[in-house]
Amino acid sequence: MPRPSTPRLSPDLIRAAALRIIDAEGLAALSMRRLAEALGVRAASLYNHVRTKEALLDDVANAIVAGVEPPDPDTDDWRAAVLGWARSYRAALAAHPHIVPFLAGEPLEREASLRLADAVHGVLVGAGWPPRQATMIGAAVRYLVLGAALGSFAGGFVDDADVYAERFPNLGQAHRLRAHADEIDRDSFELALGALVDGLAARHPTRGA
Amino acid sequence: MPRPSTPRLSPDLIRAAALRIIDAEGLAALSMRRLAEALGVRAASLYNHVRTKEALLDDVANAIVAGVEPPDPDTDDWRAAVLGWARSYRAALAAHPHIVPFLAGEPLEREASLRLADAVHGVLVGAGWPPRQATMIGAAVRYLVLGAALGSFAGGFVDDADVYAERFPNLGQAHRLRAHADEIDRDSFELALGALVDGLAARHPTRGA
DNA sequence: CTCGCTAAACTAACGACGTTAGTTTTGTTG
DNA sequence: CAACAAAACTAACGTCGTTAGTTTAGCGAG
Repeated sequence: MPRPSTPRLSPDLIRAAALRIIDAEGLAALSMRRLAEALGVRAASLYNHVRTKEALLDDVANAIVAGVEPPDPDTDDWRAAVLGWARSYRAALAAHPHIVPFLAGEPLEREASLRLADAVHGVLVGAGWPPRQATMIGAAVRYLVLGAALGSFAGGFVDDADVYAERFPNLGQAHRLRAHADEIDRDSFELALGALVDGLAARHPTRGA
Repeated sequence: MPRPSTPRLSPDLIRAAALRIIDAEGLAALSMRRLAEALGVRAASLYNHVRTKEALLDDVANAIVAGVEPPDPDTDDWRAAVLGWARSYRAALAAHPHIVPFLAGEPLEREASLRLADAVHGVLVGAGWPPRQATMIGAAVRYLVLGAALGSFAGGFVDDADVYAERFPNLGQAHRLRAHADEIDRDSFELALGALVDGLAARHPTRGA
């Protein structure tokens, strides 16, 4: 019966339900009909609150990126700023890995992403990096975070030793990765981030700041 | 007319046409009907040569990764091996950026990817890295390559200064990035890779090898 | 109070998608 | 030359995102 006494939908409700489906069943499982069903409604009704499926996904992605903590713009410790930003960024994406392919596939015009890029750029320049280097460092860290969130390395191995044993001698223990997937992914990211920042520090113009 | 004198399709022809569409118009533009049209054929005919669209994309992805040069398994210069592998890997993906989201979204069971992971792991262990560190280094480099191939940082900026000027003071020159996007992406990757490997070298157990 | 307007649900439908079934014609093989 | 496999076809199914048009509840103006 149309127009219920109390509304059954709202942009927030829809966003939350969409994210729930994506987290639980993956991006491919999210269809407008499936989403409507989860909300006790018919698919067409969603379009009273959402312009398009693409726009909905954009909103979801934005909400996730909005949770990333920007660096303190007045700090002069660029290493701590980059480390903190990268960790917060990765944590936000790792909490919802299924949406990362969508998030990364779109142009960089997301409000939240831009605000972060701007803040980091500012801190780096303030700490003595030439603008061009600052841009490249921002890009480099973004690469690492996206790659880490996207291609969970450890989780990608099948849980069956025989698949690897014969053909790939060096990966003999690969099936064990599965059990500690989260831990290995986090450690790999930390290793990469730490090494990257160390390597960058050695390239700083005033060499030690 | 059914069953023409000389076949109009083959797995190779289909793969090539699919990759052509993906490169020119993006992943979303590839549909079985669109692909068939490009080959002068009806969609159903494709299924005489290809099991499913997913399998086709898998083949395309495999062909791309197969072009990556594995490191020499007998080298003891792990730095050169990692640098060479990473550059070759990135070059292969950067040549077909539109397929990277698909490639990265799937589990790591691609034959070609596994062969590479195995080879790199072997070189690292041979150079004195503990197996667990070797695994993490492989993961770290993969992160960087995937991230760099996926999120072309510079190309993501819109080519209009006004979009950024007011709200994001530090990104005032961002629109200029567009013009040199490829160059900036390559330089950012090189910076990240060099810094990462330097940082790793400082963590090597025997400290200098 | 009620008249109209808007908001928010609905049903029906369109065209595109991946895929399957069944048909027809060609090339090949016994 | 008969039988069979291969490779194209036409038709259709169910699902998808989305739009049009309909119905009803809530609300503000007279």
